[in-house]
Amino acid sequence: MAPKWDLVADALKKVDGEEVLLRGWVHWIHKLGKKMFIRVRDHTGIIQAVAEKASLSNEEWKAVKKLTRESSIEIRGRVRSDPRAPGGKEVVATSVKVFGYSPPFPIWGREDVDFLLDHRHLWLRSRRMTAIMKVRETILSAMREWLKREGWWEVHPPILTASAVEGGATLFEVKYFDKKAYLSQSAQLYLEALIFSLEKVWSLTPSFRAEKSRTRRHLAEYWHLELEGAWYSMEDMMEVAEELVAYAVRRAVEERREELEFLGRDISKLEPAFETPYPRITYDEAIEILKRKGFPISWGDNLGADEERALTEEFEKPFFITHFPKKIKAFYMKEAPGRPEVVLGFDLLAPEGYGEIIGGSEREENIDRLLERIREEGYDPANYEWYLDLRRYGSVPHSGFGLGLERVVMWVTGIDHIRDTIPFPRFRGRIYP
RNA sequence: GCCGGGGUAGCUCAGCCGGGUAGAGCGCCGGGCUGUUAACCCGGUGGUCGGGGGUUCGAAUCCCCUCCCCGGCGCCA
Repeated sequence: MAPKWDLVADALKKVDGEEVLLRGWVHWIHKLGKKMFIRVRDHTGIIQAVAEKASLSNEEWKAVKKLTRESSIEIRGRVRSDPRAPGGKEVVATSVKVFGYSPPFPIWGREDVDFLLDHRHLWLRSRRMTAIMKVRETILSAMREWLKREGWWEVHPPILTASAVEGGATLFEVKYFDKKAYLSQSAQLYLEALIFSLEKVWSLTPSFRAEKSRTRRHLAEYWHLELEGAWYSMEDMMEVAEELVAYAVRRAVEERREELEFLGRDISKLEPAFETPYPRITYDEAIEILKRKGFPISWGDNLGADEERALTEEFEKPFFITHFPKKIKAFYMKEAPGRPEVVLGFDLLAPEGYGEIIGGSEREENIDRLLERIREEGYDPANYEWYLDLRRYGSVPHSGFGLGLERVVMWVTGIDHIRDTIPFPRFRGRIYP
């Protein structure tokens, strides 16, 4: 169904004299005696309308004079080119209808972070948040399209779960009838069950981490895009990861150039990511690079934020780090053949300091070694009985990864905090609005 | 959880060190203006100084406790 009124983007394309009917919100207003400039916003853009006392009925002029920012209105008028108008075109109003007046809008652009988070429901109307949400949608659509085209089945694992995939300290506990349950931290184990029928599966689910983390890269609730593929080796899965990311970034730049430019993104820094393959280094090599750069790090240490940032400076496109020490990675990762101290795990790091956007691995498919790892981590094998069954009934080599959608959006938009990649961020205990 | 910064008008902040009647800009309200781009001009409006306790003749200011926010670290996607 086509709308029965004109969109701002279409109005801006019309020639002088054409009539338009606009619906939207007052983005900004200038009152000037017997003339008013009203910038009208809809989801496609902003256009300036001019309302003059002489061209409107008395009632309409009275109604227009009371307009405030964020009032909702309908304006009928004619398009006119004028170099003084933002964008070069404006609409001369012939009639104006007010749907809803707005009390003084509490936001006009210089508020601090806390105030904007408390007024998130209103701040979402800003051009900045609108631009980011559009980029986010484009990235996700592109990924979904790519996955469909490449033959991956989208599946829907549960959010309410009985036990942890990774450490239990960061679980959100909820009441589940007369039992306790937890909000999912990862769909991985469920995806592993689904590969035995669908082979190539993926899901998009919210994942929850109850960490009181104080970084600009963590959310308590984030959108987790996870893949799992039967017969896939780590190397196979890394190719999937880089193709998926490259396609999404390219599409975002092609389709959201205007929004990215509004956000001040240097698009030339994204262009190298269009081309695969992405560089691959091992954890061993990463440690060597860091030692050369003067970091006091030794083999076996986790890569901290400073170290990770330093590594991203070495590359102009995303890059993989592989073969991590077993003791710093999850129990389900498969040992590297001939090197039991490292696992077939990989991270994909975005350049310019953005860091990890994907974590994945080849999974341990041997039930005895898997049981051993579960015990080593101090978990109770009884909680993993159903998961262990997957290794009993026709076990298959397989790999998978998880991608943090907000991490990707943060990198592509070039913004400095993950909270603005999602409309209503949940982090550090914030739950309102 | 740890380290650092902060909380004063609707918003952004100054005032705090060296205690003495609560300030500015913007917003908002009224008036003026036919080309504004964060308009401008004139007039008006505006406060439990985050909360509690203490010191003092007197506390936004000094001391103690506490809550909240921001940045960084750890961990991760």
